[in-house]
Amino acid sequence: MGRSPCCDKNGLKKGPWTPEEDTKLIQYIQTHGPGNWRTLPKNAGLQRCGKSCRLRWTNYLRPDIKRGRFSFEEEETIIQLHSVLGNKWSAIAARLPGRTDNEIKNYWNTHIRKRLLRMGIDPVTHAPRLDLLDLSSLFTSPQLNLSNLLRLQTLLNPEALTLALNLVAANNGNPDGLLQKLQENQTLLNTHQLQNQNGTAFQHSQTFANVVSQETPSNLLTTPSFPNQNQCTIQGNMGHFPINSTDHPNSQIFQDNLTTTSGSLIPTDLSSFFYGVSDQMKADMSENSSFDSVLSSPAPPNSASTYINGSTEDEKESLCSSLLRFEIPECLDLADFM
DNA sequence: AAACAGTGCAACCGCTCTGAC
DNA sequence: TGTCAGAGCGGTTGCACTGTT
Repeated sequence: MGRSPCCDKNGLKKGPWTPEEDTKLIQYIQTHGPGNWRTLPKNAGLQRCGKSCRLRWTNYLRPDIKRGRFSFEEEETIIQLHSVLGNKWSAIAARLPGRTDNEIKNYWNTHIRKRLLRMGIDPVTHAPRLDLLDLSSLFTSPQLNLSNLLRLQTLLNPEALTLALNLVAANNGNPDGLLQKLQENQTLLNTHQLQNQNGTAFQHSQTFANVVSQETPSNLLTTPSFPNQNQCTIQGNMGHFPINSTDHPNSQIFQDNLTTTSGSLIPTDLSSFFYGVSDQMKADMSENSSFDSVLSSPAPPNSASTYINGSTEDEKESLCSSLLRFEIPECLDLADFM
């Protein structure tokens, strides 16, 4: 305490940087290199404090800074890393080339955090929070369909899900159909789990997808034909989704839908699968399946990631719900990320 | 067209932590 | 061991832009 400020504030300029100031700073650093921030402003002829110069350089002027909107892949990475690292923005930024900690922090606070809250997910713990979930948005969403409700099945407690389904069904003039189908589906999964405890997530995925495809041809989740199941690895599977297996009735279903074959975690939900497959598989799936319909928008068949980058906020929101369903593999040393 | 509200983002502030000396 | 500069962080502010009334 009582430390002197990094610079004498008297007479120093604050606020937005002018192009002239930027030019001076860039030219000085190109000549002398970054560092010595306390003396840099004077030597560079800038009426700024050293800290301001450092922040301007590191957050904006550095030549390797990537400008523009975050891609879906970047957003995915941020969410997954945040679930592990918390608000360690610099650690997250270190894994996103061209992005700064400040930029990521701002993006988190202005976009991702709000989206998670709308989805009923606590942005701090990444756990589902029923009190945060805006159920009304479910009913007005154009993405209201069985596949999305099936995702909710693993997120919400049974009472909340039943309430939501009743409201949805009433809204659709079909009080029983959806709920009945979901209940059947849950029973089916439980049965399948008992019959095939050594089964693979891939098999579960097929079962899950078949149920959906029978019910909703318009939102068909055709099971992709995977030439090699060993390719099913999760990209950046360091995220976690805390579920207490002892008190959450759906948690076993969820956990059973993740299989640790070869140490890999495989989410059952096909949109989660989408993140865990190779580019070749994405291409195969695009050709052979109806992922486009899941995403509720026309999509170029040749590039899933390009398509996602062009998706709407609602679509990102939907996909994020799957994105968060990861667990930390035991083999992962978190110290590597700290 | 104007006023207002909401949003996004660059930038700042105050503080802590870390490593060099 | 204490001091200092640099780095990092959470929180916040100010302003430009956009959408709504």
